[in-house]
Amino acid sequence: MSIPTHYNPENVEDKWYAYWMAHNYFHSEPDERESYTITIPPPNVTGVLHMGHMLNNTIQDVLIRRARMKGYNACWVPGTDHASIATEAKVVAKLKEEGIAKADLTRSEFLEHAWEWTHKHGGIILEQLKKLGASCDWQRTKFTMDADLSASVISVFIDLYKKGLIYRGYRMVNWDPEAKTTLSDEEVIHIEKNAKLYYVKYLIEASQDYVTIATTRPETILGDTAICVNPNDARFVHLVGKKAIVPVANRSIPIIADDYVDIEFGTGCLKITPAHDQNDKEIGQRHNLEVIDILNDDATLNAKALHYEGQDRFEARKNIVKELESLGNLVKIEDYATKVGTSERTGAIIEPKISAQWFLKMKDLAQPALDAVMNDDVQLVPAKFKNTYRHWMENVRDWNISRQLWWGHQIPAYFYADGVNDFVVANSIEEALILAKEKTGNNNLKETDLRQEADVLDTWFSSWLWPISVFDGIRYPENKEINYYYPTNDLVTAPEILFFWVARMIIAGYEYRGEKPFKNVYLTGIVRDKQGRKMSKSLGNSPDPIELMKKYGADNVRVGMILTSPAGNDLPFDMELCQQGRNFSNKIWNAFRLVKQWKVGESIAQPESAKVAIEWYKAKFQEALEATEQSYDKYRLSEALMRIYKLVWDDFSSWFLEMVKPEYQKPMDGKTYKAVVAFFEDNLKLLHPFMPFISEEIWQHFKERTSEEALIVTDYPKQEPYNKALLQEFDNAAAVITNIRTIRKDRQISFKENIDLYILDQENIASTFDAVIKKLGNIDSFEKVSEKVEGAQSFRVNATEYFIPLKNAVNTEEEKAKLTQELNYTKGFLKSVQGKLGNERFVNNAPAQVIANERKKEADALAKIKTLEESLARL
RNA sequence: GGGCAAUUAGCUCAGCUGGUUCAGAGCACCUCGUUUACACCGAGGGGGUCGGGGGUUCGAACCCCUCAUUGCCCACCA
Repeated sequence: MSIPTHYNPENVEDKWYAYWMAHNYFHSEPDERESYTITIPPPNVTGVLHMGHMLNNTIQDVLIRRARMKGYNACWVPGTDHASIATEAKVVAKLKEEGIAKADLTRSEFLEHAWEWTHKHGGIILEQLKKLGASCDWQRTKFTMDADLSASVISVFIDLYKKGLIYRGYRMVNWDPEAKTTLSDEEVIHIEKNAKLYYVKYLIEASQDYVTIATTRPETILGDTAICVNPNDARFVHLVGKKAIVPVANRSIPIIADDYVDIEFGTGCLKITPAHDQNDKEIGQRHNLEVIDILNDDATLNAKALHYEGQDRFEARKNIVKELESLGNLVKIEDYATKVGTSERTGAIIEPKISAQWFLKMKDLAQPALDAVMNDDVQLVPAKFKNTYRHWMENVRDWNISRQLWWGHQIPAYFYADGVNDFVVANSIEEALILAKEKTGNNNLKETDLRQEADVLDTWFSSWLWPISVFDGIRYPENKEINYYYPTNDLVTAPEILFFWVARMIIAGYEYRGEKPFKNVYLTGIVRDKQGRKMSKSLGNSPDPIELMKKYGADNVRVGMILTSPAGNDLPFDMELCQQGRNFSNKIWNAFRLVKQWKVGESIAQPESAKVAIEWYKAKFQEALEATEQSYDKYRLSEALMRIYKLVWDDFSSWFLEMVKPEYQKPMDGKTYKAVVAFFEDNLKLLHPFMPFISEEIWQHFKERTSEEALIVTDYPKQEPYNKALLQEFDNAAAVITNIRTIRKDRQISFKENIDLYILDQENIASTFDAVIKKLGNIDSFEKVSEKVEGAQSFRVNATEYFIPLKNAVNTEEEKAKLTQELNYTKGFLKSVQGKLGNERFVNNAPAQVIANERKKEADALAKIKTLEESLARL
């Protein structure tokens, strides 16, 4: 069977993924080995794979595959998130297309549609992850609305309520008028917008005077219930206690004084609209002001807004400005840049709104989670995120956990009356009835008198339990699985959800396990396009990962992504990176083809060049292994991969294989061949976490393997001491070879043409690699001489001089110029070294090692200068 | 408004405690090459006052000050 010249990933990938699945390599059960666990950041159940997922999951797969090979019981738990707002929005949109309005459906009818949608689209993304090669334990796939996970969520809610940490209250919350739900503070993104500042004058009752206020939201004038000035503001203090007339509405409102008002800003007078601004609400509470809510849930104005009823808030703004102008109340309009809160999910401009919501007290819960990160018990990678984490945790505010949606975990609270606190929290309506009877003393209450809270919980209220609930550790805290797999090892996620999710998981971990949920958090960068823009659907600048893998192969996309993604740095993605991956695959493939086609002659004697080459590569491999282990320890995956890339491409293919390559069509000795294959296999082991498919393919091509011998479960190479001096020696030999090649090129001597090489034997120069130099330099005879060789081309490696006799006379002038240049450079170098050594303060202050090094440099330079001067004299 | 980070070759980034290895890597680029694994290749090569300015030190890409630019996070000034 002939092996194709170019590696073709298409069939290979599906073949091996199926093989791995069939042999259950991804599955984990607790056993005597040490566990290594990752729980996937669950993607939205109805989402599709984007470049961020690709990066994220490639990293996780690299970590989990390496851990598996290193003998850990590796378990990567996959799953999806119900994504309350996002999914509900999609379902609403889909129903709308079918001409069905959500309002026309009952809750259970809507949920039926939602489940149908989830079953239809759910899991697509997980199938896509398989294409990437993700070695998740698919038997453990979880969904945040699975029965067991839902039960965990409800039990945690009840527990926190019993602990007094969950309360219900009227508060000003962030209202998303598009999704028609509240949002947590973290779900609000402040975006800078160009706005206008409107100056509006209010008539003072029973006078001809006016006060002028500045506002960015003139439509809220209709909800004004006071004018406020600073008590120390001499300009206005005489007005306090008087009344002003709200324009348009013609209502009379009090003029009050409060320290909150900034004398410098605007006009120094502030209109107070307690229903639509957090600060105004607080001022309103201090002064017992009336609250007039002028908005509907969809941000149209309601009846309180008089003739603006039914208009959208922005439409009403335009119209009221016109009316104010015609009434003569509009003083001026200024441009004004301000940051506007928008919904993270829908992009709608957030409306501050007072409503009854459920909150979780965060301050005490946050403390252990803050400490854990600050003392590196949970390590953030890169560590720079510790600062932002601390800042957030120290200023953490109560978490609004209720959402006015249907898709999600319905809050287990049951109302027996209409008061804010007329409810009980219970696991079932039966239990609720008992509690309600106790609480009210009313034994006539019936189940039908109870009404369950309609709101569902914030999506993150389920995902914050993820590392525990996937092992059912909330409901069964002593179960075997949670005890074995928890705490997990690494979490790989985007910095954007550090607060949404990571911080809260740490909080939940300490609250429910008394232990961190994971040891390390690797925060990936954001995938950007070449222009530095974030890749997004709306910009259309994101390649389809599936298409990308079809075009380049999964391994090669993985390589492309990892190569340029140091932790925490953004990743400017470019197709060229995948191309580089493809070139690399092809290089590996062809090295394999070369080795595979060699014939073996068991009785052939091993050549000296092969013998030293083997010793050298053994050391070189260990050197690279040591470096990659260090890189892995620091989660510098791009660094580790680059090291392996160079090991395979440069050291193994360009140097080692060339050193051992037999003469054309001649067989290779058995000893060397065995070593070559063993080295190749070791290389494949290092490659496997990054390039699982091609590495397994080649691995299985080398010989028949049983299912226990598949690369995916083979032992990772172990670190051993290695000969560093030998590597140093080789670097000199390699420099000799490079010099020979340069001379060949300069002198236009073909590689095929054999030449001679002489070495001026001044000292005992190590000759370990002489045979290699002969082979790779295509040298006929390589001998030591005691005198310089006349008329030969010379070059120096360190202070040792080499000569190549040439048929064509050496161009004396050219040679002179070259030598002079080298001499001048070396002299300059010597001067700087001697300058240091002549400096008393340097000699007195610098460490002995540094001085010794300088002395060695001096001696080397002197020897080289001597050689150069002698050569020049001869010319 | 507050805080944090970054600025090193055309691009993406390393550069540890100031001193062998200190100016590096990969890609891109240039030259040459139809050598018997690979042109998705080989061999060779060019390229940077380490953002600007000042300071500390025998010695600075690295420490300090300052300016500039960029990015991120947080924040209720109408």
